[in-house]
This record gives sequence, structure tokens and C-alpha cells, in this order.
Amino acid sequence: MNSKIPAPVAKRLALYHRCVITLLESGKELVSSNELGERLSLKSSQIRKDLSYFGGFGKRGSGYNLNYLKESLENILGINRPWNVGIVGAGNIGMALANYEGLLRDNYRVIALFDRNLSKWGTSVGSRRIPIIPIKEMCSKIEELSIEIGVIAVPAEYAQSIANRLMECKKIKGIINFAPVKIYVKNVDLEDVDISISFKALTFKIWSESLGKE
Amino acid sequence: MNSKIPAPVAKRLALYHRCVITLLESGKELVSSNELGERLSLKSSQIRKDLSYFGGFGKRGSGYNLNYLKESLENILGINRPWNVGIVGAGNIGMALANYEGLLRDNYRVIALFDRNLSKWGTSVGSRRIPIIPIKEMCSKIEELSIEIGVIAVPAEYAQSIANRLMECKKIKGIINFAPVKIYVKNVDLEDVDISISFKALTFKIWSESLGKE
DNA sequence: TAGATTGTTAATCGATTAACAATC
DNA sequence: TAGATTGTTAATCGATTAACAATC
Repeated sequence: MNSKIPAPVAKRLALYHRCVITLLESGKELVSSNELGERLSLKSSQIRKDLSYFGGFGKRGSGYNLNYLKESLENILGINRPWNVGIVGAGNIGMALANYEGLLRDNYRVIALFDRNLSKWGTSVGSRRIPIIPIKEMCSKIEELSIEIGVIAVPAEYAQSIANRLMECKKIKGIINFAPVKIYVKNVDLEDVDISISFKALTFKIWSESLGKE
Repeated sequence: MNSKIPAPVAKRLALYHRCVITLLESGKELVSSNELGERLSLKSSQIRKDLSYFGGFGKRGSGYNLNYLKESLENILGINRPWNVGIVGAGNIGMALANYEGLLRDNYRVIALFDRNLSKWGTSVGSRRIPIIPIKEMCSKIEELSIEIGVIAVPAEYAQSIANRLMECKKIKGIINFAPVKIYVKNVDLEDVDISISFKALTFKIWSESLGKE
């Protein structure tokens, strides 16, 4: 059933969710696939098709009820309930994520930072006072705090070994990898957030266009 | 000529570049498309095809010379010369990026942060003492410092207006958007780095698998 | 030369889009 | 009812993969 869903659909669903929230905040109650498509630079038929994988959320003649669509998308994306998140690496990126309110808004609760640097142990971060915990205690804390998502925010050379240790924690169901390196996982889901690749993809575009003009 | 290159190729080229550097550091001199494919979980034919868009970098019978491949990829990706980068928004994400050494390693030099908060003006960030400058002076500073890449690291509601102002700066060739919102640009290239969407895509995967098991 | 691996073509696969009947 | 918009099928498009001749 789920095996037939094209890979790019999940990210577009998240895009729809974001847009639906904006539309709701502006006081709207209905949206057509056409308007959604214009706002997101997507074809309306693609939006209807994406949504139809999960059932019919719309009403012929009028469009999609925004409240119902929002709730449906949250069910599909799994954010109708909170997820406990642990960040490994209390460096620049780890700290920025811990303080990032957008996550909490989407029901992702960062409740622990793990670091190997003993000078950071025992301190806490941000207004929510997220504790920094020694990496040695990572697995037991993940168990104790029911952390299901691990975020890798350590330098590239440590990323795989951290991933291995996260996979040993039975509670961990998914990993988000910010380290600029490919990591290999088993029995957990993985998403990469690739900052350096985005920069390179950008200069590739700039560069190839400037060559075309010559 | 460049119009025939599939969209996903650019990101894979950046992936190859990262892997080639790792291989070089390990002391290797040659790599086959097969080995590269295994390391990146890609088919060898895809790697050969991707590279062949830009010319023949390999040698039949032996594979690709790593040094030559690295240089070729850097030429293609446009990182054979430095790019000056300005970050708009000196919040958590902007600061983390300013301190992120990975960028400098790839020839991206963050040389200015722009913020509207006057209490931050005049201060500087990190070991490279990157100055924080009022947003009002953004356009003139971009001109003065020859900044070609603008990074949007402000809250979603300000992202589009910052993008508009960046587009008014003649020097700006590309924008990297970290704000969780779709922005519209004209005459500049755009890449999105989407943290919240990655989290949602991850829980979508976790969630849909757990439903499948029921 | 024999073995290995590229570069490239052609076949396959999968995702996007157009079109339209269903229906609000 | 007439107009609008969905849900879905079929057609199109584009990217990936397999296969193999070229060649180091």
C-alpha cells in the first residue's frame, strides 16, 4: 500500500502543511489545488494526486477545507503527536537546533544534547534549559527520556560511529544527519540535511549559467 | 548544452566531490565508478553517466585519477575560486553558519552578517571576527565587499522581503534560504535548506512503516 | 594480449502532467 | 441547473539502469 508512493511525495506533503498553516492564519477556510499549486509553484494535478494517495480530502466544486486538510496532513506526517529528539554534538549546529523554535512548533521536542566535551556537561541550553549530557550516558538517557529521533551534529569523521551507537539504542526510530558525509544505517530511517551540498549546488547553477552566456 | 543535464545531477556531483576528498586523504590515487558507487549507494553507470555530461575524466581499464577528478569537479561546481557570502539574520542559525568551518573548506567565505537588532551592531563573530552590520547598510556593504551569495537566516515572515532586498543588490548571484517558507526569486539562483521539512519527512517514513506493520 | 573499466546508447522504470468523468 | 473542482486514468516526460563496444 505505502510502497507505491513516490519518494518525493513526503517532502511535498510537508510543503503543503506549511502552506496550509499560513493560509489558515490568514483566515481562509478553503483552498483549491489550483491556488495551492500557484503558491508552491507546482501543478494542481500533482497536488491532487499526492493527496489522493492517502484518501480524498477535498470536496468537488469547492476545494479542500483547510482545517481538515491540516489535520489530515499532520496525521500522515506523524506530527499529530509529539516526538522526543536528542541532539548529538553541542557545537554550533547542535546548539542552533536546540534553540530553534520551529521544531517545537511542529511537535518535535529537543529534550537532550549529548557531547563528549566534559566542560559542557551539566550545563543547559536555551530558555527550555535543555541539558548537555556526556555521550557515555547517551544510550541510557535515550531510554529514560523516550527519545525516538537522534540528530547527528558532530564533525564528519565521527558521524558514522555516532550513528552506530544510536542504532544500538532500541528507542531510536530515525536519524537526522547534519554531518557532511554519507552514513549507513540499518533498521532506522534516515534523512540528510546537507548544508555544504546546497552551497555547491548553488554555485554549480550560477557557474553553469555564466558559462552558457559566454 | 547545459540544459540537458538532469536536475539531480548537481547534488550528486557535490556528493562525488566529498567522497573524492575522503579517498584522496586516505592516500588513494585511483577510483573506479564501481567503488564510488558502492561508497555512495549509487549505481556505477549513474556515476559514469553523470560525469560524462562534462567530459571524459576517466581512463578505460583503470578508472578515475582522484586528483584530476577532484579538480574537474571543483571546476564544474564553481569552487575553484572563492565565493564571498553574506548571512542575513544573526540568530541561532546565522551564527552557527558563520562559525561553520566546512564552508570555508569548500571556498565559501562568510564575510558579513546582517541583522536588524541594533544591540548586535558593531560586534563580531567567531575566530574570523565576522562583523555584524545593520540591515540598512546591507546593499552598500554587499557591493563594497563583493558578496555574491546571500544566505537568508531570518524568521519565515521576513524571508521574502529580505529576498527582495537581496535581489536589488546587483552583486548577488544566488540565495540560500534557511527560512521555512517558499520564497520567489527572479534573476538569481536559489537553494533551500529545509530543516523542518526533513524532520517531517523522517516522521512520515517512521510513521508509515509502523502503520504497515499493524 | 587479456583483463578491466570507461563512455555511450538503448531499454526500462518511475514520476509528472493532461484530460476528463464524477460530483459537490 | 450550471459552474467549479476534485479524484483518477492514461499519456507524457525525464531520469535511471543495463548492456556493450571502445580502449586503456
